Amino acid sequence: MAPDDSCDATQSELSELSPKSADCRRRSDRCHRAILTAAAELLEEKGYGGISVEAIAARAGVGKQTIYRWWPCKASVVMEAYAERATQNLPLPDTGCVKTDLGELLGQLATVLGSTSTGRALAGLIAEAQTDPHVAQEFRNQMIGCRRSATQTLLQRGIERGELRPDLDLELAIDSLYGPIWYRLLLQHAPLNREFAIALVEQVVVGIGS
Amino acid sequence: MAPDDSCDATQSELSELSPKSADCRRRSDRCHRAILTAAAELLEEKGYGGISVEAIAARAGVGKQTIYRWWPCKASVVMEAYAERATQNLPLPDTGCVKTDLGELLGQLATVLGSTSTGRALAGLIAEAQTDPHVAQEFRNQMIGCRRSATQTLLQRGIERGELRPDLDLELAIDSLYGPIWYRLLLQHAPLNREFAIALVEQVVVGIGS
Amino acid sequence: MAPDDSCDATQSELSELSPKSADCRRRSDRCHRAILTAAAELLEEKGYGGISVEAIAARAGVGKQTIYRWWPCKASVVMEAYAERATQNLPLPDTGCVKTDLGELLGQLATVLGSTSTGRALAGLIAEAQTDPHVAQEFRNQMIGCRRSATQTLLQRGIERGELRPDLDLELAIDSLYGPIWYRLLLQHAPLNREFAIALVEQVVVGIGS
Amino acid sequence: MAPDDSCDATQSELSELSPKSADCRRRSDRCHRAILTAAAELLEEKGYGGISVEAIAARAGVGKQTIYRWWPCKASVVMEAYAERATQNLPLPDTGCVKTDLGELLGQLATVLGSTSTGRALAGLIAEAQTDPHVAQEFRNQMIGCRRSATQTLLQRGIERGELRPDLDLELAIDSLYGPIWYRLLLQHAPLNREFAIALVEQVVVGIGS
DNA sequence: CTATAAGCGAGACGGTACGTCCCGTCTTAGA
DNA sequence: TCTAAGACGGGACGTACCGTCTCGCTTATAG
Repeated sequence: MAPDDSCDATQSELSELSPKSADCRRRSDRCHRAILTAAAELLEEKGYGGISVEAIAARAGVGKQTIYRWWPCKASVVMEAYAERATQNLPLPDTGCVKTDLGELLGQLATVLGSTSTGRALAGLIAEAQTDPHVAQEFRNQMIGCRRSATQTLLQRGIERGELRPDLDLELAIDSLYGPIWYRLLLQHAPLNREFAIALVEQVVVGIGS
Repeated sequence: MAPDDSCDATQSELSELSPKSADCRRRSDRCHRAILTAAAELLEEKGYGGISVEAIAARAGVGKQTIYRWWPCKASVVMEAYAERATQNLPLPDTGCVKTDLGELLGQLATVLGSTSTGRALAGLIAEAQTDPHVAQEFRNQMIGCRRSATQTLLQRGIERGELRPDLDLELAIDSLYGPIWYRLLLQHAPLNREFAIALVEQVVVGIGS
Repeated sequence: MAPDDSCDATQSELSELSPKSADCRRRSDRCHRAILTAAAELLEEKGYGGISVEAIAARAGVGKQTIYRWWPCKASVVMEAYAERATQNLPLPDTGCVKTDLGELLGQLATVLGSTSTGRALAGLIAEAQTDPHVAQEFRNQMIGCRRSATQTLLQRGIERGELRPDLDLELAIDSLYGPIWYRLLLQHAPLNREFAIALVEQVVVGIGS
Repeated sequence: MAPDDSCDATQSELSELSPKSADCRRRSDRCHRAILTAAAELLEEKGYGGISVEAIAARAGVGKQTIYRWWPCKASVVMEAYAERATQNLPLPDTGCVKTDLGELLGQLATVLGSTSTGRALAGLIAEAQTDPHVAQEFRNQMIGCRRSATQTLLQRGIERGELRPDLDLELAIDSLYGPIWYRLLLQHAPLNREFAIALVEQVVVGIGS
């Protein structure tokens, strides 16, 4: 979650087309990296609740102000630290079978979330989001949106192929697929892994009715 | 909440052995009530993040230590304050139609969670549970367990009546029903209400496949 | 320092003339002793500042109320625990030489106060007396008064024998003898022992002038 | 008080080695002053026992941490607040008569200590010193040391002039002069004023012997 | 020879203050 | 000019004891 102009910044950085030396802001890449690395390390070590902005700054060898200059709060830093790894290797399979495709997409997510550190970090972010609507918004943008639209694509392909009902309520279907995964992450009442995701997909597609 | 349980347990255990061994000066019902009431009021007014143990104590006219004597943390107090209202009027309908029954059960939950104050309070508790495993455990016990077993009952009736597949994975089915509801509560990307719950039940039963 | 009627109680107990069975109060000697012993032990172990009424009660196996029933505060208990040992073996020598007599009296005090535990306990009581005038009063009565009057006796004998000036300001003389001893106890800037007391007496008698 | 000393010490030590190593964002003079003023005011109003670190912070309009950052405890703050006024106008008279000189020095002290507020404040510090050796050390340094060395100077002059015995035990003589004054401050068994101090000096010089 | 009122242990209670942690802002010296 | 370092006002934390209170048990007179 970048400060305010996150989207723009990301876009321009990604595009790399216009070096735009005219931009007089000179965010130090070194310290940007150091902060994100420190945040990720501390999360690994202490878990989301156990870290503070102060600790991140100390670990990164950076002044606290340098963090507050670019991010509004702890959650934002953590979010940025995890955004890439949570979404970068997002598969968009196209095997011709909607169950397989969805299984791959959800299975990858369940695997990532089930692996302790990333999962706990994202759970911590959702926790923070309950208090801070700004965090909630960013979380939906960064962590949720891309997967939901990917899923929507898969579902639409399924409809087109006749595998899925044409009158499908897409939003509802997507909630049915992701809800149980986050539910297990947050409640921890049962394991969260690829097998669960695949079984879930199967059930959602065929229904529980006889 | 643990306090009560433990007290009762101790009492009954002792009474089996030596009815005379008295806990003299046992917990004051007056202040127990006052604390829970204060907690509930403050929650209503400020939301979960806006209250502190100090504020609860002040509102209840109670020493802080009296809270810490009986509850390990803020979350526990709030949980006890909400446990009753969250679960007491838990319906266990038996209309002969599994969809109707589930719709009733989940519809009531969605309505409660969708109504701002209780929903936000429980979301706050889940947030706390991400940090404190003790809170997580209690939350599962108090808030989750009873609904899941009620649901299990309904599903088994449905299987017996032939409405549902006999080889159903009950745990998975229950996660499919509750996951999306909590997901919407926590992510707030879409409204959470009775209509959503009923549509969800319908979809889970018939599946999304064609 | 007994509760309120300390003097009366002490007197009647000491006089032992009227068993007065009419007094329906039945203070348990066992717990009275246990409390004083516990207080003395804890003082030895932790020092005056490190103990609490709660700790004394726990060590003595006694309810807190039982302490507050008979003493108004921690200081009173400690004072009673030390009153005897601080004053019981108070010598009243009469060698015919006022320097020797005073040296004996003050030397014994300096020795007692210089021995860590008792000295620190009494220093703790003086500290408490700075806050609580009731403690101050009792301390003067129990710890200070008897020594001052003993000293007065010795000084008067000295005057009668012509060893001391007949126009002596007794109060001032007594302050000159005891002041430096308590001063060293409380400030701890120099050792407090019998040698110091004896040198002090010598100097006070002959003066520092040439 | 330690804070200052330590800072200065650190500074000078560092400066000897590397003049450039800066403590950036050093201690705020404004709040340093505000805290000492607040402490002094509260002392005046409530007495030593009646004030708390919390109250000092509130009065000074300062966070509690800002106090704990620079002083280890309440006693240290109070000590610094009084150190100046207790020692700044320390007279070092030189009239040619040791009795007059000592009378002036001790008379001024007795007057200050006898005037309620300062005396009670210092008595409170001595009380605290009985519990906390660090406070004791500082008290000796700040409050006791300078007077003792001033007195030593006067006594040595007296010896040189032949007014006092050449074999005088200086330490003992100083204890004889100050002991009775602090004794009266702490025990409060008799008034503490200039007259007492002067009579004391007279007696210490000529002795009580005939 | 009760019975009854006290003393008693235990410890809950309303409070006060403690000393710590971290927040997010502000200030400063030095690169 | 920007950054590291970290001081600042503030708020909540969880703990320690204070002195008071209530409870049921025990016990030694008083009736």
